[in-house]
Amino acid sequence: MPELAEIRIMADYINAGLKNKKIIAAFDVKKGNVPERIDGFKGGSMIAESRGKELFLKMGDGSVISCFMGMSGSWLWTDTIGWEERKFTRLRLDADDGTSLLMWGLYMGPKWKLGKFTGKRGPDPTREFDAFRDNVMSSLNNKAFSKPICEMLLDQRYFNGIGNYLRSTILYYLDVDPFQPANECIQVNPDILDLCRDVPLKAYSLNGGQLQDWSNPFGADPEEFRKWVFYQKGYAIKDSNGRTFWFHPKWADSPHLGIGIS
DNA sequence: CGTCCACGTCTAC
DNA sequence: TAGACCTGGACGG
Repeated sequence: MPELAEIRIMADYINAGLKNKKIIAAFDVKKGNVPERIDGFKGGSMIAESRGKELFLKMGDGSVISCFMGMSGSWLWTDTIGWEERKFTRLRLDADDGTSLLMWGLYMGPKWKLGKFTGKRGPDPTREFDAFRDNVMSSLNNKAFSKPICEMLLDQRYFNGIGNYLRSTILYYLDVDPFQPANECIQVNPDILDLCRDVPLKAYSLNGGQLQDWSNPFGADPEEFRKWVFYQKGYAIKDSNGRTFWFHPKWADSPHLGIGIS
């Protein structure tokens, strides 16, 4: 279930389960739920922290496990005994109270690594708004910003955490031509950057997007979210990366749009 | 059955 | 700008 809002919810879920626990061991779980102890992992106190679509497990000794959730990643606290009943586990952290935290994913799933990611992802628009805005505003002359705004919003170098449902929802509520060049759009409507903060926060307050049954481990009621989100509504088009983009039908006549409305 | 689709990134011609 | 990575649900014949 993973865009910015869902990653934050996962961090909350992990932290809630960590109360009064220490981690005592970590296992790399291969296909078939074969666990291999991770060398060099010392354990101790832990706290989860999200940044866009990144999720960090920070240990008391300063070390960190960096996680990406991919298309289907999620987390589960469970008893250590019987953990293997959960298929598609990729990481298992054992706590000192007989419970384990599992990172799992059905398909195109989660990845993790010991240490920091070295990627060039931008700041989190909800937690580091000023840095997020400065990063965008100082880069408007970059060639990347001549892409349509609907595609630019998925560029994680600048919009870390914005994913497919968030971009459609941001542009729907901003109510501008989603196919215009990103630099023009942002110059004329700088409040789009506020929406890049406020739309994910709204999704977060609605307990995130439970768009599939398996992506709703936290038992939230998806009705209000579905009403609010602009996803699988209006018209759809495949963007240049092959991702479905949903938009209000009024923009079907955009002069920036070629062909291919479906 | 089979084909298409999914909240995402990588890498390699 | 394709594929590659992965599983399963929806839907069509």
